[in-house]
Parts: sequence; structure tokens; C-alpha cells
Amino acid sequence: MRLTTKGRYAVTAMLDLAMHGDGAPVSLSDISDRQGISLSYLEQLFSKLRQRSLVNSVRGPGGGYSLARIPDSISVAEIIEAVNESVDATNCAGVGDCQNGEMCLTHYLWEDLSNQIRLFLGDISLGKLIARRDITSICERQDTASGNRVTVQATT
Amino acid sequence: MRLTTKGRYAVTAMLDLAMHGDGAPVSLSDISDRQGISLSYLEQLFSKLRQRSLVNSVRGPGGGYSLARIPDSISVAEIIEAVNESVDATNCAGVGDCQNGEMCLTHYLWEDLSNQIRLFLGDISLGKLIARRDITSICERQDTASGNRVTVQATT
DNA sequence: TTAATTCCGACTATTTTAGTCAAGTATTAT
DNA sequence: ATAATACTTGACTAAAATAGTCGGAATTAA
Repeated sequence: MRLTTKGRYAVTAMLDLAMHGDGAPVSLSDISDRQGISLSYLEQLFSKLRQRSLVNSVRGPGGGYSLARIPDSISVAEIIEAVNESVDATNCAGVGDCQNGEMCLTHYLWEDLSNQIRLFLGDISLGKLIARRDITSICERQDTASGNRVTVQATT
Repeated sequence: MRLTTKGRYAVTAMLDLAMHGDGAPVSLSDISDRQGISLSYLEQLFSKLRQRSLVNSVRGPGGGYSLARIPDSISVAEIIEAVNESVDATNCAGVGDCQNGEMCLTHYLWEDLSNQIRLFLGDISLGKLIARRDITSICERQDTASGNRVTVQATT
């Protein structure tokens, strides 16, 4: 479980999807405009999100992505692990052969901690994140033709 | 809060310190031998750990590092943040000026999540990590002169 | 058909991670 | 005092991950 800005990008994009996907698919260029994430980078992320069946895609005009499940059933842990491909490189394996052929002590300790984090993040869903702050969110995007800037307003 | 192998190195080293520091300071070369982490890399990490007052150093022969506080009062969050210098680059700040001069919605959402993680990891101390698995740990190091390999044994 | 959109692969730049190396400083056993 | 030990510091390098770019496909609504 690696926790970097990459994961935040993915969570942010999925949150955007959850808040704007009223049945209709949302295009990546819309998300790119709203969240300020490069379109091509979003493509990379969503390629992985689709592989993990977290989103569905619709091609062609009017197409885009939509959540594969309801926001309450998609956890932050799933999203982060989808894009980070969890390179769980335990360095202790290659070092000294700990006795009994088992891995060394700290490996277990870290694995334990890692599981706790996974459990914790697995319990935070997109739905919870949205609901946590009772937000009157106005996250509308101006008509593209108008050339206006993104409008995002949040009232606590 | 960034969570990578770098943080695990630091936590591992601090755990080693907690388990071998019987009053006397522990040298980095000992930790390097036991945990298979490069000595110079450990020096970098401990330089930051010392700056954050998580460890004390004793110079000269027989010197080394020891925990600045008892294991129960040193949290995983502190250790990780000490070595990761928490580059909390929120990308939304530079994008579009969200209305009211406030930051955009997802920033708050992520900040919220980030705080929860910090809270969670802040509650896990070195002491708790060691106690979690009731371990009969034999983590002795052979005499240096003998040239023998590190002996690490853990019985569940 | 045309335009909008996802898909796909290769490519690049920047940053971080991980590690090395060398020269230095402080401490203390002898 | 002196030498050994061990920390301290800074510069350097290599590999990997992150972040982003580009060009071109395939698909499909209009």
C-alpha cells in the first residue's frame, strides 16, 4: 500500500465521477478541466481503474466513464491499490536468511501495520467521503463554448 | 502524508532500536547488519529522525542512537513524517481560482482523509507494534569478531 | 462522414528513492 | 596525547516512480 499524490489524483477523479455522474458517463476532458489533471495522465489512471472494474467506459461522442458500482461500495483502498499496483517489495527477503527459513521479524511487523492501513482505508468509501462534510456542493461546469472558467463552490 | 518504502525503512530501524536499546545506544552499523539497510542510507534517515528529536545520538566508541522517548510514545506517523518531509503538494491551488478565493472542493475532501490517516497512524506506537504479536523475540547479534552472520529468530 | 471520445503504446522530463563515497568532527579507551 | 570508533555532512550517482506528452488507432452518436 503506497500512498502518494498519484493515489490522490485517482481518488479525486473518482470523487468527481461520483458527484457528476448522474447516470450519464463523464468524459475525461471534463474531469481534466474541473480538477486540473492532465488528460493523458487521467487516461493512464482510468485504464487501470477500468482493469480493476471500478469504472465502466462508453466510447464515442457523449461517452466517458461512470462508476461501476455505487459510491458507497467503492473504497479508497481499492482506488489507491488499482493505480499503485502495490509493489510490496519487502527488502528483508533477499538479505539474510533468517532462521527457520522464515522471513525476518520486521517483515511481519510491517505487514501487520500494512494490513491495518488497508483495513482502515477499505472502510472509507466514496460515498462516505462525500457525506462526511455535509456539503452544498455546486460543482457545475460552465458551458464549454462560453470559455468560462470552472466554477467550484463549497459551503460548509 | 506519503507512505512508501522509505517510511518503512525508518519504522523498521526505529523498531530495531526499540528492541535492542537496553539503555545503551545502538550503532547504525548494527542496525544495518540486522535489517539489511545500507549504512549510509540509515545515516540520512537518522539525521532527520534526530532533527525531529525522535532519537538521541551518542558519539565516540560504544556510541550510537537511542530512542528519545519510550516506545509507547513514539508513533508511526511521527517517524514517517520525519523522513518524508510531507510534501503536501495540493495541485488544485495552482489550477483555477475557485470562487471566494477558497480552495477547491476535492482539496478539503483529501485533507479530511489525510487527517484521518494521520490520526490513525498517530495512534500506532512502536510499543504497540512490538506488543501486537506476542513475540518471544531472539534478535541477538553474534560477536563482531567472529564474523558470523546475523541471527534473527522469531517464535510466534 | 464527421467529430467526440475512449483506447493504446511509446516517449520524455522531473522528482524521489536508494545507495555510494569521501572528508570531516567529536568522543573516549588506552 | 593518540588512535580507534562512530557520528556528521555534503556531494554525487543510479534506478525507479511520478507526471506529463504525443500520435495514432478504434468506436460510435449525430
